[in-house]
Amino acid sequence: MSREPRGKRQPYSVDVVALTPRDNELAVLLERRNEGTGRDKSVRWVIPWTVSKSGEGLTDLSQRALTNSIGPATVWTTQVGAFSDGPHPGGSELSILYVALVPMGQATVASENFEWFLLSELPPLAERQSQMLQESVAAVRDRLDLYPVAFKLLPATFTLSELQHMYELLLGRRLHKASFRRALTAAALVEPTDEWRSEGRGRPAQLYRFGPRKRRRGRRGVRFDLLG
Amino acid sequence: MSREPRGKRQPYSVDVVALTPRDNELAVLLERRNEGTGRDKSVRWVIPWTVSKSGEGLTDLSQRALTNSIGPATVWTTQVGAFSDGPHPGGSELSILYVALVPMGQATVASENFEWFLLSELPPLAERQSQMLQESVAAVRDRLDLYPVAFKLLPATFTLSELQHMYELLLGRRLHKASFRRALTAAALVEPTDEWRSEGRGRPAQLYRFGPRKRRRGRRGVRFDLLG
DNA sequence: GACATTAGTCGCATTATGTGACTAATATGC
DNA sequence: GCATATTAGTCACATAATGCGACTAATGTC
Repeated sequence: MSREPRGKRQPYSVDVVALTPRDNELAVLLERRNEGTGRDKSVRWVIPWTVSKSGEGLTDLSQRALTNSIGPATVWTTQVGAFSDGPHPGGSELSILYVALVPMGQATVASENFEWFLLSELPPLAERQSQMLQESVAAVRDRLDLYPVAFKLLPATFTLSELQHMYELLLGRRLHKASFRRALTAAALVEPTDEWRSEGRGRPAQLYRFGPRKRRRGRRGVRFDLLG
Repeated sequence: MSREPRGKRQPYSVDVVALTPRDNELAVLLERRNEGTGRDKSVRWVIPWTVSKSGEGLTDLSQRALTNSIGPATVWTTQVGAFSDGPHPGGSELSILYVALVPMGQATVASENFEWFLLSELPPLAERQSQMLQESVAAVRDRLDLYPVAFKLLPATFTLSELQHMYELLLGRRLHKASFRRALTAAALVEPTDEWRSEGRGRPAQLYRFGPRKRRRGRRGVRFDLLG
């Protein structure tokens, strides 16, 4: 993470909100910033960011921010937007925000300066940081039925119950098992592996992988009912 | 529109793609840039933009770009994202892109430097410009059933046939009249006025206005079928 | 007044969805 | 072993949503 001297005003930074499932909730990766010295010492938490070095593209910058914070990993990343409200810890006028989806179980940290926080147990954040985190989660939820975000938060193979729980986590409501599976097979989104997982008690579950097969796109009418 | 000297490298600009319906298609507002002099004179078309003057917010900047190009008007505007690929006519590293939806019949120009082009009759555009235009249209289409974008492209009052044609334009496919209206009334999205419009031949149509009434949100299952 | 044209509605067949109850396969306690 | 708890996975049926052709209504044109 770049530690620019405070006086230098950067034109823009690339900030990355990394999200991962944890304890049936979402967790976000934050960076520790030590403020002041001696008796005035305090700790502040911020969203990891980078600042342009040369003519790097935005994607490169977001990748660098990721590597610096969670370590080397390949995770799905997408741009959320640009934010200018409030001050930025790096002094940048503009934050270009990316959200990264880290699969369950891969939520590492690159150094002890980074820590994962459940969304329900967040430390206080500055204005822009708070806004960006909120928009990131909203962006993920809004794209739920347009991009396979739930699959990006799961390991390569998973049980159908795990998949359903991920959707329930993201939607914030319970789903009916039979309906969920019927819709899933109708869409030909997953394919079974020949592996099974026995998770303590209960019947073992078959493992599936994400594998959308070609299917005729639904030529359906317009949905007005979720229009805001 | 700011005409910075070419040597000065701006950190970022705010670019605005203004869209309006026209001839059963979408049209975009472009700005004429005269290149070279004398025998080498040529014309290039670019997406209108502004550059930060002081501590203006992004929204202010997009409004200024709009006023400069289509003139004073209040239109629905939303951010699309940040783009860094390819050069920018104003020399900015970064373009923060907004898309503005101009209602049918309000597609004015602030000066003769601006002109509306049908998407099917576009002049050649530079790389970043072309990419931004494509993303703008995609953003509008993707948000079709999340935001009332079709209504933002219509006058305050409209006939149900006009509304249907707008949806057909944005979706790129035909819809069935009865199904469209049934879904519309089920969602309680429009309310009738007491006005009627007689458009030459055929039965006069009743005018409606956008007026979403409170309705219980559909607690429906997940849709996997439009997942990309 | 016949006809073309656009608005608006109805009814019904088909498809999609909500939901409870069922079977299957494992672990645990006795 | 056997009853019971627990999780996976499926079925069947009632209800709701959707596709779609055919209908009526109101206007202009010839």
